[in-house]
Order: sequence, then C-alpha cells, then structure tokens
Amino acid sequence: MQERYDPAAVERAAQDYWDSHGTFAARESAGRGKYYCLSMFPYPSGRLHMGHVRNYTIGDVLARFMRMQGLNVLQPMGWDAFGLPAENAAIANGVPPARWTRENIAYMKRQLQALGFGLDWSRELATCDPDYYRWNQWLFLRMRERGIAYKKTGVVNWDPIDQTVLANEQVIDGRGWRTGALVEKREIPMYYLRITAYAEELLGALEGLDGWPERVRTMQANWIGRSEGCDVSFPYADDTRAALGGEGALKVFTTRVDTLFGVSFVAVSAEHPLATAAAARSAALAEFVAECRRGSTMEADVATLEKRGLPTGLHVSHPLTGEPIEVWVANYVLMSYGEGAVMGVPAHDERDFEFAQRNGLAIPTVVRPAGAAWQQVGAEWLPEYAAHGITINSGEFSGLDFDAAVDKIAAALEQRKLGAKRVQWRLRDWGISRQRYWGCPIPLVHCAACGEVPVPDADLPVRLPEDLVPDGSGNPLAKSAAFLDCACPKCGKSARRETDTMDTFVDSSWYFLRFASSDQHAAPVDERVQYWLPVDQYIGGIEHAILHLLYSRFWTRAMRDMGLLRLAEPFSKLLTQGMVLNHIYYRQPAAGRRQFINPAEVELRTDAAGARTAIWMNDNAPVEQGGLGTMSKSKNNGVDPQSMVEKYGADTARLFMMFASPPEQTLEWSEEGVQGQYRFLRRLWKAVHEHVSAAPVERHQGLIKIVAGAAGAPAGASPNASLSAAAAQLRRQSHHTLERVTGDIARRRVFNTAIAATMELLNAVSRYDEAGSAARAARHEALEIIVLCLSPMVPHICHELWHALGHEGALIDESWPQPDAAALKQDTVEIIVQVNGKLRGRVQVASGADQATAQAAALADESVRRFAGEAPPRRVVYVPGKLLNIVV
RNA sequence: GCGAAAGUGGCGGAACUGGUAGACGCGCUGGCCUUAGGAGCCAGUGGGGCAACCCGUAAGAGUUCGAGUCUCUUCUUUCGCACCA
Repeated sequence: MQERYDPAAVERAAQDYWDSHGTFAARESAGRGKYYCLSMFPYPSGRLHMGHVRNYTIGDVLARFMRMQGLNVLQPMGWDAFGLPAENAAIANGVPPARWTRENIAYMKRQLQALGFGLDWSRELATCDPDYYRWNQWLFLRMRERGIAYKKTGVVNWDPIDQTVLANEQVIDGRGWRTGALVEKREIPMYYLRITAYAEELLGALEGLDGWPERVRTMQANWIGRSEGCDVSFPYADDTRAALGGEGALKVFTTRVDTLFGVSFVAVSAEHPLATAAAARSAALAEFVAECRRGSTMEADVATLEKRGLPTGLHVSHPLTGEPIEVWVANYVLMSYGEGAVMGVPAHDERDFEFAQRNGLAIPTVVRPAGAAWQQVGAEWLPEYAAHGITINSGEFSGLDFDAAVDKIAAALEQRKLGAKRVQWRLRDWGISRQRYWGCPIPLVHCAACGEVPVPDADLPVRLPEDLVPDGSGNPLAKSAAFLDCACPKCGKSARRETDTMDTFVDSSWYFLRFASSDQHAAPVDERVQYWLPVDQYIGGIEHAILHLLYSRFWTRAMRDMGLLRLAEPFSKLLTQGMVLNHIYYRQPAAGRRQFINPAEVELRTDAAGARTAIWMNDNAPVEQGGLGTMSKSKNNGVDPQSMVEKYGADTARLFMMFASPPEQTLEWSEEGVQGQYRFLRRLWKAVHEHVSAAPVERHQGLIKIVAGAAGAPAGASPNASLSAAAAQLRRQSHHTLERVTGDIARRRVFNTAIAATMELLNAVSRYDEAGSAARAARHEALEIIVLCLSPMVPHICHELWHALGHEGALIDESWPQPDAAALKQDTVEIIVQVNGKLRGRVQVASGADQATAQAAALADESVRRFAGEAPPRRVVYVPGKLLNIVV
C-alpha cells in the first residue's frame, strides 16, 4: 500500500476493475430480489452540473448499498435528448442539433464514468435515437385509435415578426426573446392526450403512494384539483339572442351554488364566443378583447394582472328568478378552465367583491354565519364572508345550511334542465403538439383526398432529418421538401407530412419502462418489465414534482390499458433532491445589465469592524453580494464538476455532496467544505496505512471473529470478556456506528449523518492507543467497519483500502454486515435528571433500573438536591434509560 | 395571484417517537511539530456572567411535567403554475 493517497490512481484502478468484471451489468434472475434504482435522466446540455452529480451520487449510494444487501440491482442511464436548447445552440452556432446533442452525450458520458457510478451502460438510450422514438410514434397511434389522443385547438404564444410559436421561456416581459415584438395569443389545432379521463384514478392512487414525499402527493392532488359543484345555465335574454342569432344559454360551473341568489353579474373570458359576438358591436370592447389577447399565456402572468373588465351590454336571465343579469368580459377568467365563464357573487367571493366595487355593481348578501354575527356584508372584505353559512334573501331557499341549500337549488335547476351537480377538475388535457424541429415527429400524413392519415406501423419510424439547422423563424421541417413530400398511405397520391413534433415530456413519460427491455426491437416493452418494474427508488429534482411525474403515472396507465403492462404506478419510492446553491456576486453598472462574477474569483474579507466585504480578485475591488441562488449560467455561479474531480478526485466530490446536507434539502456549495472532505479521506488513508504497516495483516474471512481469535478467548465466549475497557468501548462504538449507518441509508435515506457517524468512529480509532493483539484486532475491526460503511459513498478509495486490510475479493461483492449484539451490550446507562423540566444533573444507573432506583440515584446528586428541595416532589416523570423529571 | 415546503452558532448542518439544543464538518483563536504544506497534531469555540447560574432554535401567542419538534398568527426564503427540462 502506498503511503500517499493518490485519488487519480486509486479511482482509475477501481473503475478498471468494475469495468473488466462487468460488475454493474444487470441480469434478470429468479430467486433473487430485484432493486431498480433510477435517477432522472439528464438533458445533454454539454457538461454535467452539480445538480446531476448530487442526483446520481444519491442513486449510486443506494444502488451499491442494495447490491451489498444481496439484491439484483438495475441502475441504468440515458439521455433526454430532444428539446429547445439544441435548437438555441443551432441558432447561435449554426451546428445541427443532432451533431451538437451527440457530441454532448459523448462528453457527459465520460464525465459520468469518471465519477464512478455503477451504471449498466449496456442499456443506455437516447430519446433522439430512431430506435427509441419509433415507439413514441407507435404508442401515439395506439392512443389515437383509442381516443386517448385527439385534436382540438389550443392557445400558443405567437411572435408576429419571426412568424413563429414561442415557448413560455422565450417570452420575456410579454415580448419575443429575439425580436422584441409584443407576443400575441393565437389559436391553432393541436393534439391532446386525454389525461383527464384518468383524473379520478390518478388522484385516488396518490393515497397508496406511501413511498412518496407527502408534499409531492399534496402538490399533485392540488394540481388535479377535484371540486364538487354544479353547472348552472343562464338562458340568453332577448338582446343576447338577437346578437347571437338564436336560443342558448351561458354555462358556468360553481362550487357555491348556495349563493345563486347573490349573482349580480356574470363574466366571460376574452376568448369566449359571447365576448367575440359583443366585441363585433363595440369598438371599446373589441379593443379590450384585443388587449387581453396580447401578452403571455402563462398562468402566473395572468393571475397577477390587474383584474379588469368591461360590460358587453348583453344580458342573460337568472335560471330561477328570471331576472336579467349583465354579461361582462373579464381578463381574469380563463377559457381553459371550466366553461370559460363564471357567475359573480360579490358578497361571498373576494375576487368578485373587488370586481363589483371597482365597477359599481350590486353586492347582495345571501349567506349569513350560523351564529348570526352579521346579516349583511360590509364595505371592507372579510374572509368570513366566503365561509359556509345559512342562506338568506334567497326566496324559498332561504334558511338552509350549505349542504341543504346546494341540494335543493341543484334539484330545482335540474328540474328546469338548467343545471346539475357535477365534479370539475382543475387538471386539463395534455397538449403534446410542438411547432418545432428537434423532437419526435408526429406520425401523420395530410392528404388532399383522404384527410389526416396515420403512418402505417410498418413504415415507422418517421425519421427526423438530422441535417437541418433552425434559424429561429418557424419550423425547418415545414421548409424541407425532403421531409414534407410523401405518398398518402391510403390512396398513394402525393401528400404532405405533419410537421409538428411531440412535447419532450412524452419522451420522458416511459423511458423507465424501456430500460427493462432496451434491446427489444419488436415492441416498446416485453415481459422483462414485469421483472424490473416498478422502479423501487426514483430520484430527481423537486422541480419535477408535478408535470413529469404526473405524465409518467398517466402514460403508464395508458399502456396498461393497451395490455402492454400489468402496472399502474411506475415509481414505488420517490426521493426529491434539493437544489444546489452557490453565492451570487455582481456589479450593477449605472446603465445596463448586471455583471455577474463567478464566486471562485471572489474573496471574502472581514474588516476590523467585523463587516464582510466581497472582493473580486481580478481587480481587487469590492462587488455586491446577491445572496444564495441555484447554480445557473445566467447568474455565473456554477461550479464545474470536472474541475472538482481533477483537483480532489471523484470520491471527494461525491463525499461532499452527500455530507453537506440531507438529500431533500438545498445544498450550499462550499469550496472549504470540499477541502474538509478531502482531508477526511486523506486521514482515513493514513489511518489504514499506519495500521497495516505496523504489523503484517492476516487474511480475514470477514468481520468480528478476529477479536475473539486474536485474544485467544474460548469459543462461544463473549468476545468482550477478554478485552480491556477501552477496547470493549471501541468495539461498542464500531458496531453502534454500523447500526446507525445501516439505519440512515436503509430506513431514513440520509447520508450526512451516516458520514458523520463514521467520522466519529475514525476520531475514536485515532484516539485509541492501546497495543497488543486484542487491541490490534479491535482497531482492525473498526477500520473495516469504517471502510464498509463509507463504501457506497466513496467506492474507489474503499475498494483499495479493503484490499489493504487483507481481503482478496472486491468490496462491492462483500455482503453488508449485521452489528454484533454482544458488542453493543451495555451494563449501565446514563440518564438525565431534570427538575421542573430543566436539566440539573446526570446519573449512571443499571440498564433496567426502576423508577425508585433512578430517583434515589438522582437525589444523591448534589445539584439535583439543591433544586429539588426537601419537600416531597409533586410529580415524577420517568422515561427508562433516558430521563427522570422531578416536578416540585 | 394560487399551490407546496423551509427558517437552529460566524457558516453547512445534528437532535429519528414531545425528553441532554448545537453531533459531524467548515471557519476562527491559541499552542506544538516539521524534509515550510493550500500539510499534520493538540486544545478551545452559541451569547452573558468572577462564579453559582441566566438567556438562547425567524417573531408573537398557546398546549404540556417538559416544545427546535405539536396548534394558531405574522414575517422571510425557496420550488411549481401546464411550450425550459
């Protein structure tokens, strides 16, 4: 064994060993439990970032741990390779997205390999491979046959100068990112997947997902958003009938039909047919509707708009009283939710209250609290006004509580065929059409004679040409004759290919299934999915808590209903890792944009007064401190994992990631912290080196028995009996550490405390200075436990140290040991003594001591007696083995 | 705006089931050592106080023998909001 820790050499050797032995190639084999450990696959942006390193280290720790637990582990990796950044790179550099993407994949794959992740590379896939996306197309066609995929119009961001559809992130302050033109909303035909057909099941099944964080389940439940309410139709009044040229009714959905008698207006969205009709007759209204059509389609933008509206001058009739009610157009009503119209009940809804006050509309009170605290709402809004209560001023429906009022009013509406109770979902169908080049082509052909014709299965995949270079103005597929021109599969006449591609969320909605049968060329999946799925542990960023995970749950069910799977939930356990943060430093010029400065170039100085100043080392002048933020290119605060690996080695990078915070929380980058982990590994190396060079190491079969053997104790005797108190104490700590680490990884899924525990053990080994064969054996055992416990986190150095400690085989093939109960046994325990809940002393008592014994021991303590006084205690609380609280 | 979560020393964090607040690490202070290193070793390090002790987990209230942990209110930060992935 070398005296110096040389990470580069150690890591190369360990990786060569795993590669040449095919250690991580997963095999299906009966009789052994399986463990499918999956980290969310990366977008091949060019280089790995720290978020990836964190994500994949967590996965690798669990995969290696479970492998040592004797499970058949599958840990695959792939590439989420379609998407916008490749097109942006093409616009900037003129490189075709295909080439850019493939080069990025090659580079990032080398980075992943250098980090020593135990991945089965034989199953690697990229979503831009025709072998993969042909099954997207195949599955899409099956969904289309079943009515799961269907066509309707949808709203997109339109850049009028570039004549192109923009993604939300390409809209900055309502303007196109390249042209600066005001963005418009535009309706175009698109394909949708009927995820709402699964809303009930997706919501109900959340309850059974007990391996998922509660907060993710809550977020999904809120996203699906089941609400029970009532449809209400407001028949058109004469003026509206005249304007629209016919009979009809305005339909709204409400969860508060008990307040139906408090309606003082109805509001429709700017896209609603009634708004269009009214706008045709009024210039002011037309202007307002046009204004609502400008700006982005993002809900967050819409929700923060100033709530405004205009009357249409048209009326509808109240379904029960027949009173005329004016129709307004309001910018806060969403066409995509419910019916695109709402009834306004200002007295009992805060938004309607503000709207009515602003526009001088009536605010009739129709509900009072059960306690009769008030009979009429005031001029200032109070949250109580929206609470359920007793109906008033509601004709024959007055005096009812919420449930009764809803039942009676809904029944009355139903009788008149003007409404009925209904469940409404917030969840909308999933629009998958993208007017973009770098994605999976939608396999349809447009024929003048036959209309829209699906591409026959035998002709799949519809290949995406890989030599096009987008320029930002529209979809290059629509300009490529080679792609566009084709023969109609039905009539054979010349036809045109569909140029829309699929949302990249489609690609990622089933890749975890494909890993189980990535070499199957006759079908998307085969029987092997039944062996590997569900994923036992899925790991990824919290930012995917809703969309990706919900789409995957839906897609899996859709495939189940096609008979391709016997599985509903794809992910048994979910770990959502926190973001990686770093400091932000910048300078704000008098005019222009902030200049962000990389934290690696900044030095923090503390002046005499204790104030901390950040200095840019390039010019030795101060910079502004912008706090902490997620690592990103735009804030120039990223740290390149590559430089970490080169400087300290993969093990140090992995160890820091696992030590700096628990996996679900944000992780703050710290160069000093990384150095600390590097120091720890060097100390560990040195401790093993000193131990093995002090005397020859015998070959050991495993742990523990060595102590009894080396001390010459008779077989069957407790190994501790022949040990010194200090050696027995070291053994106890060794096995206690093993117990803690096992629980932390297996049960709690936290690694920072597991690492802290092994650090404590190494500190104890360093302090332990007894000599002799028993002492040597106890020390040897402690070092073996440290190396075993750390091996999932820092596998390279542990691989090497395991050999140094006298083992022939590879550490990764070792099984995870059980703590030795005999080593853990303790005769006395320390309990803390409180007086009135305040800590006043601590005493040693026998392990199973009863309350009287503990109390006597406690009162022998001088400090306890002083606070407890002479009078008998009013109450004594005793928690055996832990604490005694004397209340006086 | 709506939905979700998190606030503990100078810093990252620990305290798992309501029971010793600050494990472990970083930083800092003092000392030692040396083939002077971005090395190693030892000691100290929440605040106040000579001490006995007192105070202390974003702020404020409450439940309890006992609250960082449970409840309510407020503040701050982070994530998501359907075409970034």
